[in-house]
Amino acid sequence: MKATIYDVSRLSGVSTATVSRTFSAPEQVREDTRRRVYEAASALKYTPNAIARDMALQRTNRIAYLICKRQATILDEFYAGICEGIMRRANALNLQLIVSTADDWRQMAANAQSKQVEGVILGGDVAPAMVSEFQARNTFIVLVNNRMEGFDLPCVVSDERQGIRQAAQCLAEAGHRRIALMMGGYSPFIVGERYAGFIEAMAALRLPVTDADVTMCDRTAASAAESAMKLLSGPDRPTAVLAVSDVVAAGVMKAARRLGLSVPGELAVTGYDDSAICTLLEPELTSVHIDVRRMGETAVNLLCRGLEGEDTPRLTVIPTQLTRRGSV
Amino acid sequence: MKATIYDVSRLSGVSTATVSRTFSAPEQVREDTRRRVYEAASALKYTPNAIARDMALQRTNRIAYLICKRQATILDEFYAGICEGIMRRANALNLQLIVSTADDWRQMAANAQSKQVEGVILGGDVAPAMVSEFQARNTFIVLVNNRMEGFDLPCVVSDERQGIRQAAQCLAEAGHRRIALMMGGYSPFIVGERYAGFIEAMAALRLPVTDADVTMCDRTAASAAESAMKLLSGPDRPTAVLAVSDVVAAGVMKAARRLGLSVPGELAVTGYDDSAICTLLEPELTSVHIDVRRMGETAVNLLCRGLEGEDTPRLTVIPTQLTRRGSV
DNA sequence: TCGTGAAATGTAAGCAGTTACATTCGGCTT
DNA sequence: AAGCCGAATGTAACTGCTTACATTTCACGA
Repeated sequence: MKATIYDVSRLSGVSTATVSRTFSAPEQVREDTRRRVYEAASALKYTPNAIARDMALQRTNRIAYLICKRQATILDEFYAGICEGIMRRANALNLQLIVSTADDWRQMAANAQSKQVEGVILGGDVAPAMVSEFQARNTFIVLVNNRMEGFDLPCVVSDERQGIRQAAQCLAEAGHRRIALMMGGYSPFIVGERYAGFIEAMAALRLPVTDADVTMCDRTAASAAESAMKLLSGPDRPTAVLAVSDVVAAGVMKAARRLGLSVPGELAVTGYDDSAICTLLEPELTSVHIDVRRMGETAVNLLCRGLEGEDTPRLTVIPTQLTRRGSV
Repeated sequence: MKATIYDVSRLSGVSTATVSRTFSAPEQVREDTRRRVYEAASALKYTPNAIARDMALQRTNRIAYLICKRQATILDEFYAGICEGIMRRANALNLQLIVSTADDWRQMAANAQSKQVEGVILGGDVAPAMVSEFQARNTFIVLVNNRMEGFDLPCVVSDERQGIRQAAQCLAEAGHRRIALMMGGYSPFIVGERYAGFIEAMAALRLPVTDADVTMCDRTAASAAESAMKLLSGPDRPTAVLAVSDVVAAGVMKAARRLGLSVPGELAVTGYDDSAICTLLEPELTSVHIDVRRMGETAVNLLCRGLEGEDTPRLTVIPTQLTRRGSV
């Protein structure tokens, strides 16, 4: 039923090659010929068949973004932000974007091998086996928000150490000496960077760090509030909490309210991610802004360069920025 | 470089037809033949080329989700939730999912015509021209979170009237007579439903509605807070606000705090969407839960049925549910 | 008018599978 | 041993486009 290039060729009286060129390289076709082709095409409601084109060219202009997380994938504001960046950049470059979860990775690896998908961006907690599989199939991959030892691939991460430092500095400037660190559960790489960043920053500020002041909790407000209750109810409590997640910070603020501690008066709090909730809380939350969109865009750029065979940097670090609000 | 079915055919000593069958209909191939083919295939690291298969079969098992919004697309928790649902269901059905924005729709329509994309789910504020274009190209589409007059296509919406009614009832049960409605800016269809739902619910509850108590504002906490300040600072103020968005509700709570009104003591507030922020606010926000995930899943189901040529209901309404927390 | 070279167009061989139809195989009955 | 039949396999046409290479067209100068 569908019109093909042959139908257009017949109706317009030119060869299929010319029809093809009219659509994919019009400058090679003489003006009047071109017009005849267009007329025939619109009479037949012809549209080039993208699948056939992919087949002939052996390329699809299609990339994939795999979010490797157990729970909320795209619902996680962070990964959604990266996705938004990827999407915008992909659109700009005329790339189709397939979004999926890690469950799907074997399937995706197969698709990648047959170049139905040209390259893959992996976000989150990636298993080494997954990376190996893609590499075994000669698929170009870019890691976002993660780094992996022993693999030679481009990574895009935000500058976790800088972010932590900015938060710590902000608290120190406000006169706090006793600063606690509360981290939500993230991938080992992220947690490691953040912890290291904290130690570094505190040393630079000549402030003490005690193990009791470093807490890990789940990434829910309830869990964070619970941990914070313990941390803050002692007689000798920290005067500031550097929460490495806005949700955790919200939990800390809840605990503070329950304990009758005013924020920022009696307790200062900083968050991390600068997510939508920061301006909804009372007081509004000072938080470390991560340019997630740029992370996504950068990942696409790297992927493209890699696909073109160009050299790409192994590591791209996106700077963070502190957004000051009322919680310090 | 890449191994093809011919290479496997040669190495295993069977015809290409048998190789093809071994991969797409193994039960038609005798056990020992099958094994020989598998061996040859793994020796050559052969994987079927999905593009060629798509071409031969004229089908791709690929669908698209187009988010038609100006600003934050996938960053909007609501559309992200729908996306999550679509993604899960698509994975389960072995469909590839392309995610894009409305900017891309002409391109997508062309892809759809050549069946590179088999069907499309449109979310958000869809222009009639867009729908016409897809229909003109014989593409099956499903609308999610929207309905359009004059077009014959399946729609998935949440039961806005029910949601508003649940919120209004909850407030009425708590003894409130003077209930104000605050709506964020959404598509005409949604706003219409919500307003109608409010009028209905208030009538059923035999409560008065005055124009002064119905407010439209932007979907930001700041804008909502500003509107709420006006609404609540008069001497004869409403005792409850039915906010049709959690962000708006957060704005209302901010205004209440500024005015020294305690929530829920002096002012009750309900939100809408039951988003992640509900449990972060103080007090936690009573909100109408929309099963966005199910909306997404349903959209995929409808799309599939439609693609199979089966009849699909024009309208699927997903029920809402009130989640009671501390703000009433 | 003819020759020349660049530009425009045509011919046909891919791209990598699927599958209708034809053929062969192998076990069973007579 | 011949005949038969269904299962297994093979042959080759087909999907719709691109493009290397061959051929034609055309403008321009000699």
